[in-house]
Amino acid sequence: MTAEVNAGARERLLAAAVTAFSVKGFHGTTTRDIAAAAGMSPAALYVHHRSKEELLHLISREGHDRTLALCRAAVAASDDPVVQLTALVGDFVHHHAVNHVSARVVNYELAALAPDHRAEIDAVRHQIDGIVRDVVDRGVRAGVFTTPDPLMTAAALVSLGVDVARWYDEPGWPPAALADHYVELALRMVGAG
Amino acid sequence: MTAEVNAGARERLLAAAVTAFSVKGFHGTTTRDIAAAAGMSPAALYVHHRSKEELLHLISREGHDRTLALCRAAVAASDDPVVQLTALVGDFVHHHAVNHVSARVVNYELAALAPDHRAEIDAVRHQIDGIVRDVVDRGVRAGVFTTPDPLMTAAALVSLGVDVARWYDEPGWPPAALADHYVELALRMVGAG
DNA sequence: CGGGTGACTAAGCGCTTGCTTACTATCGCT
DNA sequence: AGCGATAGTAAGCAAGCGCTTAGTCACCCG
Repeated sequence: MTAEVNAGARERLLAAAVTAFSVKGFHGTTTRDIAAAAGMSPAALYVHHRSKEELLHLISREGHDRTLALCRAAVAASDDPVVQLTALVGDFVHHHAVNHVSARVVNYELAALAPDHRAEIDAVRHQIDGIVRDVVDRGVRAGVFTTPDPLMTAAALVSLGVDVARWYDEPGWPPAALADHYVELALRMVGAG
Repeated sequence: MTAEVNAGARERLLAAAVTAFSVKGFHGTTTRDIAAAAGMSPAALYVHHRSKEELLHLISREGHDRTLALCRAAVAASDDPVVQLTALVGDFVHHHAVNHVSARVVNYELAALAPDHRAEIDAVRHQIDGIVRDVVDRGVRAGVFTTPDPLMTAAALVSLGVDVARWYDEPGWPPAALADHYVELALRMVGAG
């Protein structure tokens, strides 16, 4: 009986941490907040996790890995830069809208990571930036994109996608509609079509 | 002698708070951090300010007022939506790049404000959003802009400008070059020219 | 010169923090 | 039945927190 209902206390603590960090920030959240939200005593957190920072690291790591995988998949589906950019921006924006609660932690709590964890995460972010830059670069070289500064344009594209996590709040726009519109904006930014 | 050198302890505390909040966040910064950075004892903070939250409120208020004034000035300079958008995005981005340290506090520490202060700041932000929305709307109505969703496009324009504060770090691009490029991107996003 | 005023600090108060310790309850296994 | 392992908690510790108190010092004006 308890085996099913009480299963995944570790994951429940993680989920509670995501929500709490998203609303109040890492330093604004106490271990007691997290434990209470997971329906447990403060000490229970340390049965399943080493520290509060480890929770943030876990959340950040998984979030970044998911985003990197999403970017790789979007680019792998075709060789055409237009198709690649469409998939990349569409999936990226859709993901950041749907998962804006966790994406907020992933993108805006980096400063709270321990130095070595921060370096590890920065490496993943660098790879994500590289994928976007590469699509823009190849589009320009192929003559299907036109932009005076591909690097700056790529930075703006990533920035536009990431920032969705900050301001997006469900009731307004459906994630799919937002993603579609952002694809259109991205194609214009790179001077396609 | 001391009249000149020691003048503006209040402002020195404010400046120290801006830097500290920007690097470590509001909750990650202690009143002792701020006082020490201003070269004073912890208690000195309370000679010049009521609380740590009041410091944040002051910083946030001044930052938002400056941004709102900047937006109004950019729009007031002309009646042509193309000229207005050029000035608006150019000045907005330039400001967020040059003042990225304070802009980080202004845009990313809103959750730490007291409820009434938060409401007051949100009202200013709403006005800023309104100015951008209005320029896009009038451009579309005048037939010089083309976009399937003016509201969503305006949201993206503000988002793009605000997010500069998050990622911008001097050594890379001169603020003026960044601003110029973002103007070009903005004009493409609204389908001008 | 004497007294009021404003800037500043040493010390510390009460509370909260992240985390630990010592313990109990429940389980699967032999 | 008895044992070890796992999951959980009540209580609390040391450190750090925002902020206050009580006082010192330099200064200005009569």
